[in-house]
Amino acid sequence: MDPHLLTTFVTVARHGSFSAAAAELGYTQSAISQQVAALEADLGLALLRRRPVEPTPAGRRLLEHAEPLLLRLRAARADVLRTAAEPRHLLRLAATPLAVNPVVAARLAEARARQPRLEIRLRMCRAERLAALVAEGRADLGLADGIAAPSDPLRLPDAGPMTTTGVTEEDLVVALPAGHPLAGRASLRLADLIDARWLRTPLCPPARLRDLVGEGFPAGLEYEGDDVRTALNLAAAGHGLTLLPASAVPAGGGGGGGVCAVPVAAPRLVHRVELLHAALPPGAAADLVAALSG
Amino acid sequence: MDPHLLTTFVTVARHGSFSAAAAELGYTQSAISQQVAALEADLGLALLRRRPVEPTPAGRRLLEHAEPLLLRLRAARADVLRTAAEPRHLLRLAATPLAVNPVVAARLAEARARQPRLEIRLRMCRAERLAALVAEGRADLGLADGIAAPSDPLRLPDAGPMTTTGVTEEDLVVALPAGHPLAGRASLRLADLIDARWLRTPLCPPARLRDLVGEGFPAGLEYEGDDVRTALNLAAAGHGLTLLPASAVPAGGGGGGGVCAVPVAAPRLVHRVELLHAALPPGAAADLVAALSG
DNA sequence: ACTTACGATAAGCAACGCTGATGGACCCGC
DNA sequence: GCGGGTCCATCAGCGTTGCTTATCGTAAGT
Repeated sequence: MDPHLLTTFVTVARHGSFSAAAAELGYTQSAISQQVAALEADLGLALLRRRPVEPTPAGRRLLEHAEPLLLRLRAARADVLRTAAEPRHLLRLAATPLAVNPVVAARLAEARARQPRLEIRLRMCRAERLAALVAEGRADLGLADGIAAPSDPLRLPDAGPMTTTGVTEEDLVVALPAGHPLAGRASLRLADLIDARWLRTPLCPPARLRDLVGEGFPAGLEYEGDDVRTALNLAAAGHGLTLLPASAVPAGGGGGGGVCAVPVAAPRLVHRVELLHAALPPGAAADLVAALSG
Repeated sequence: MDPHLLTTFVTVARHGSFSAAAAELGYTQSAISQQVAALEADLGLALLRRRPVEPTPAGRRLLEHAEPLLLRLRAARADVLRTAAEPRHLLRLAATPLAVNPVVAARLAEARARQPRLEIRLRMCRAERLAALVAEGRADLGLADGIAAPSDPLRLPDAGPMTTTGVTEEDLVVALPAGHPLAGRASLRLADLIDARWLRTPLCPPARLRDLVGEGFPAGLEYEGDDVRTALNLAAAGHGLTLLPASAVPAGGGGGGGVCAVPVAAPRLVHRVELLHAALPPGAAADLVAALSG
């Protein structure tokens, strides 16, 4: 169970090809073959069926373990190295698209006002990658957004010992086209929308949506981008509904396109932003954490 | 960050000696020295201060990561091997001392009545080791007990993907000596007992106790064993109080010794038993899980 | 100051793990 | 049906790694 062999194995499984994995990892095909054989010999069972190359049941099981395991390994390495790193004046921030709401942006500004030398690089990524980025030290601080019950923590992938702090919670609204039968309502229940068509977009992860409104919502339009205005335009045009934090939808029904934001009354849900970071190394980061935590 | 080197490192740190670690691992002292040097070279920083041998700050950080990392590695290995293992008629059960309460014992009996060929080996261990035992496949099922808020899960060490199910919840009582001023009460609040002397015993883990009644409880008697009657006898003799599930204290004030069980009214706490298991391999285990889950 | 204990270092050697070449199985087009 | 191409397995060759044995340097105890 050498991590080296494990990496090779997941790469082979991902590509479905020994040769392709060899090319990616910079080995010869022969080496890859031997490494996989070594791993199989070590465990005493076949992990891959050949031609076509696909994991056996045992292999599939191992794949489930391997990815988080390798992540934790990289995270541990990064964490140890962090203890020896000198303080940086550059803070690398990673955030999911909806995490930088007005409150967060304002608090960031306050922190920068207090520390003029502080430089910030903000990078966007999906929620699944965020924890990994922070754990591996490729970002110093992470801002994740998601939908949860009030004062419940978000369910982020576990990538080792990390601190998470709630930053903001705000109302969750459904973005409806102006002409929608429910558009005028003061609030609505998700249960009223079981049959509705939903936008599939990373702004509101389909997996979470499925948890909330049930399995069989009809396939609508899929938007793979991050832009809220695009999503709102799509919603306004009737391509599907979407859940957003109240602050993301312009007030007053929105000028041209016309979407209407109706708060979700039941189940009781909020849009939550959380700050996550590993052991705080430098002084500047600690101050920023304090500022963001409010 | 080879796990091999990691193992060596934690062994050296545990023994505080290269030679002792070499003896335990079956290497020469020279090999150990080279392995530690290799790990330090890989990370580019010193992990151990020599003579006396003790971890540097970075080394301490790595130690925190290494143990759970190695555990997960063993767990992954065990889990993969389990997929290929043939069903056993012997089920290895691991439990913390207070986990096998009357309800659990009864449900175990029901399951055995349904499956006469089922053989069970029950082994006791501390809560900290339980998750590791199950994850590594050295036990098929684990029964953990602990104190939690009603319907809150226990906080068990994370050892990879495992299923945990609540089994029972029952009232939590304080075992008081019969002559104690609060002994007659129908219920009490933990806050009333901040100044009390508590037994330190694995039956009620001191760490948890500290969370509940605060830091500075005076050092009383420490009982390292598992036996409830011994603990009750100690409590009756005034060596200190202890928290137990109601079913562990004989009703009616207890004949000879005389302990009095007073339920804890605030904070709202229960004694909870949880069942934990990895991917369910054989048919017999699945049935037992169903039986225990009630 | 001598002794002892312990970790670091050097030299030697076996084993591991890579490359490059070759072989066998399967797929595809003709 | 046949030949070429693709892909993985296997083999031989070889450099590197990582162990052992032996020796040295050094700190602590007497």
